[in-house]
Amino acid sequence: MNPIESPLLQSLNPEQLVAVTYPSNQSLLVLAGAGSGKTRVLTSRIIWLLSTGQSVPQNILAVTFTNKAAKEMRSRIESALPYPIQDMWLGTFHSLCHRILRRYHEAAQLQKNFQIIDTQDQLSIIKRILKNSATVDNSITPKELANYINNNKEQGYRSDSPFLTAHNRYYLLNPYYEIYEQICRRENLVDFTELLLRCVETLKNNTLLQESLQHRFQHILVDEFQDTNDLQYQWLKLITGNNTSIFAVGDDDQSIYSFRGANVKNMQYLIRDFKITQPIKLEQNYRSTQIILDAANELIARNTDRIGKTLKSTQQQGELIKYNRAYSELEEGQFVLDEIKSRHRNGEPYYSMAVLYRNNAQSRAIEQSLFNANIPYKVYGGLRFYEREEVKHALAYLRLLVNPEDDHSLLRVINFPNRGIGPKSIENLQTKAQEIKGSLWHALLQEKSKNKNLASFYQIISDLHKQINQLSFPDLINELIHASGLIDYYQQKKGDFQNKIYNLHELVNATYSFDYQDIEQIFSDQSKSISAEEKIIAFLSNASLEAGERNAKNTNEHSDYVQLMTVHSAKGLEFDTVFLIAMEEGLFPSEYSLNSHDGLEEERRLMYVATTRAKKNLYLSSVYERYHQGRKNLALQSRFINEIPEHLIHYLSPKDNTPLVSNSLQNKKNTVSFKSPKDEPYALGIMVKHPSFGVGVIINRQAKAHSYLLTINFGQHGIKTLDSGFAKLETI
DNA sequence: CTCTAAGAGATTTTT
DNA sequence: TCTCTTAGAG
Repeated sequence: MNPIESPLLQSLNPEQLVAVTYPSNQSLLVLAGAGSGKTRVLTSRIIWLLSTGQSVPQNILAVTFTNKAAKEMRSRIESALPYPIQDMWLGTFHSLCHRILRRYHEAAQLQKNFQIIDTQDQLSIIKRILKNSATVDNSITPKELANYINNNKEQGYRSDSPFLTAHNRYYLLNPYYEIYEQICRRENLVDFTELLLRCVETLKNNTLLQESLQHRFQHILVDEFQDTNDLQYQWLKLITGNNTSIFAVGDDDQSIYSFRGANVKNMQYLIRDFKITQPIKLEQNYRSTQIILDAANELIARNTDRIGKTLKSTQQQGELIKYNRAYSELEEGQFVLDEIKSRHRNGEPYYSMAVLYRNNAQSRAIEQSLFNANIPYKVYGGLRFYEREEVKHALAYLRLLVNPEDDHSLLRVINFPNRGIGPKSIENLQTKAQEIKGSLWHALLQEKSKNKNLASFYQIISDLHKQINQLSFPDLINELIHASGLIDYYQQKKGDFQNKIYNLHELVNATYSFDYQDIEQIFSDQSKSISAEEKIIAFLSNASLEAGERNAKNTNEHSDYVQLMTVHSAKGLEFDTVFLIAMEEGLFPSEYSLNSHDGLEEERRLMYVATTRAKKNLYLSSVYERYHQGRKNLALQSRFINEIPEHLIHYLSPKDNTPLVSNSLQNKKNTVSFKSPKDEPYALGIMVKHPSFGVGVIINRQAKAHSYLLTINFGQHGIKTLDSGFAKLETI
């Protein structure tokens, strides 16, 4: 069949068609706007390469950021092709690096049974380091140290890198970075960023390995390219050979992860490094109405650092964006609730409506309203399956079976459940371990004869160890959760721990459904069969790399529910109706971003992402008074509201930005919420005018001898602290 | 060891 | 306000 006549290509628009059928030996960057069929283009490209015989699965590598995206791509491709594609490398950056490290662990200078630690584990190792260090420096928080380590790794810097000295806390922090590296090496542990860094270093040091990968991968496809960090880009360049072409899809306007290292500049570098003459723009949007897109286009056009594109809708003009400014969170909740109810009465299912917010904390008030009104809803966020306490305990036992050097796991479970091994015994063990220059487990082997509690812990682990090859994997885990005492512990502990017990049994179930095909991908030594130990290692790696479903709070057992989530987690999703709440200066844009150009632009991109989630109806909502971090805050409406042209908005409340009075107070005379300026100048909530900052609201006040120290929210000009004695303020 | 009380700190999140 | 951590008492 002529590929051009194939149904695959017929359904593409002209730009998509150009991208999908771009010469297979050239690299390309596709700037795919929101809702422009990005995933479609990516999968179609792969299908096109394969079905026209220009490539075979073996020679293709496709990389995504999330497991969900990888799975989605795999299933779309497989359903379009008559043959399986297990020879194709398709996965997240982390899982692909993991695969390389397992296969070439010797070149990577890792032991075969190395374990992957997640963010939680990393933080607790860091806490242990800080606690054990003689220096008492309270100025270092574990989080700061974790950031220092991760940021440096993302730049490719080890603790001995000369570039590190540029950091202004180098002398304080770096010794701990060094200790952290030693500990990970000794305990055979690899953190998330290490997967990438170690892989990059291994490729750099092993030309043969690098060349063989470069030779294998003739086509590299990258999803969400704007989210790549420096290390990931380095990795891509290392596996790209002279005969490799890159096909990258991304949207600089949707780059919202710079806080975790994503570097949009990689898009420019890609164009430069791979001699891309003309990126292809996908501006046809299949999702939203033109009104919504007009608003999004106008908003994002204010950003200076962008490649630039304008979305066009395939849909009708649609309805105006509705904007409501309420007095309090309570009234905001009521507003959203009323609209949801009325939409639902008119036949719109709950699941097509979403409430989005900048910060998780803002879900509370809305939840309250929905809960009281008995509307089913689901809040996204919270712990994932493999991140839960009880599951992590069980996994720590399992880790110890395959990697006895893992002090971190040993410390987690040696006295959980309680077996009378207190801080003193642990300290003794640590001293012993230092003496023999070995792991805690080795110290335990020597000390167990002197301490019956240590002996009983040893017995549990060694009994389980003996059964690795005797029992089936599920039976082994089942034995583990009982022999460790975990099940008994949660059964006997007062309170309701049924859920934890359930999760432990669920862990046993997970071993049944674990995909053993994946193991073969990792341990590719076809000559022998997979050992029980390898199975465990693969299972544990998978648990870290793919932590499972989020623990969505679901108050009702309905399947039809309103969805509540942050704007970040809504990226990639779409809803008929979107409520974007808490549109206030200081919240959205976040106060942390107000002082920097880049920060503000990222907030604006976030607003762009939020806006383009809506297919048909977009509601914006702000509030005059909101409790935030325990204090009452008075805020102006978000500048982003002002950046949307007025003609696109249907104002449900007065258009001006004046302080509102609560509906409940309006009818009661004498109960005005604020005193008038005459009674008390500079009272909270008063609007003032400043010669250069313009109009603002007083949000905090501190009395001084003859004046006040005022915190004023000037909206566009940010939040300022001024002395009423000096500043030329006019009350209005 | 476990429970309680006081104190500090408080975006966004995937792997 | 709420949540997490730590210190101290029982």
